[in-house]
Amino acid sequence: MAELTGVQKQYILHWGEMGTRWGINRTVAQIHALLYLSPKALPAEEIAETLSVARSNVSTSIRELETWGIVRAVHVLGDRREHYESMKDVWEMFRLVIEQRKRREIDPTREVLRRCLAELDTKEPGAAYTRERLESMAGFFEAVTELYDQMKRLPTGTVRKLLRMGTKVRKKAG
Amino acid sequence: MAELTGVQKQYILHWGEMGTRWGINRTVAQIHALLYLSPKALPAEEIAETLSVARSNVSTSIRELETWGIVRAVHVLGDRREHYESMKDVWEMFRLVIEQRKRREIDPTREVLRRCLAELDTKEPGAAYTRERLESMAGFFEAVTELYDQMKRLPTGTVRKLLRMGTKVRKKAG
DNA sequence: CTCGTATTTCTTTTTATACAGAACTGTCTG
DNA sequence: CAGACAGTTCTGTATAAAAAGAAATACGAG
Repeated sequence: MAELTGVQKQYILHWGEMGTRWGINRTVAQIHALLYLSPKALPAEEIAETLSVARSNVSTSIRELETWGIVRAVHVLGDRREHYESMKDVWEMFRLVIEQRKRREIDPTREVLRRCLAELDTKEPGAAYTRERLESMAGFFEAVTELYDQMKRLPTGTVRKLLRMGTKVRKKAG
Repeated sequence: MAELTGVQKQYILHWGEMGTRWGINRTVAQIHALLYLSPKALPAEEIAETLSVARSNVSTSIRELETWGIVRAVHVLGDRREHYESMKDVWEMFRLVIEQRKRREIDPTREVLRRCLAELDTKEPGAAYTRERLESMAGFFEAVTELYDQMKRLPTGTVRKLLRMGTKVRKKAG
């Protein structure tokens, strides 16, 4: 894995680019891409070399990936260093990321909306209109949360199956 | 609208913060929040004053919001200036944003994955494993696209209804 | 046609973030 | 327990994005 093939390079660079667009650090995303493609766990040193980034940078990025729960450290016999490997189940990976982004972004937004609605004074100018708008927005976020909860309840793999079923039905009907 | 109430300020600030986390410029998001709460269309000047940002900054941000299709200019009789208003249908708003982010981010990723798989040389080291990983990832993105297309086909409001139905069923069962 | 006002574009400044490198801490080995 | 090595944390610097302000352009009204 020390030397990247053209295809691997392409994938890693693109993934890094995509990361930045979604508020994820480029290096973090690149490291994830590298580990995802790697058949074996890699030590920090090798990651740094392969991607030409500072060792310290790898350390913090790995920690970030660990908090997402999509990368973990494993030990290799006869090697003192930690080796890192990515989760390989793509669906589970995205599920984890979505779950946490929901916790960090959707939930606090619901909270703010609720507080706004509670604090909204009938006497302040345009209160009725503001309430209307805030309630629409709150309704949307509640619905999204509802959808998320329902999906979460389904056993692993079911979403995947449902999706495939839908595809078939559509093809048949079309 | 020149003077913001406490609740309005809270909402606008929070929305700005959320924007940054999703790769959307803070000012752009704040302007959107302001227009969303405003019962009437606002001229750029007033937006700049209310949010304490430079007039030029408003101009570029508005343009960005216009390209997303969630803000548009309207004309007010007896006023030469453009007035800007936000779409108020939250569902439609997010639909538009998701549609475009899909075009800008998901579709190009699918393209890269496809190209990677096409270019992947059987002779290069670890080709089989790389193919496996790339195919899993590609499969996921194809499925997401499929899901998106199916949702798009449903008439407006149906998703909303489906979601509400799901909620009721769950409550009954629980 | 000219002046005043609105808007966009360009340039500069500011700010936030990412990153490298050094310093530090902990841990295993002989 | 000393030295080597792995890993983390801290600090300064570079870079890129955002925002302000100036300049340029467009647009109408008189």
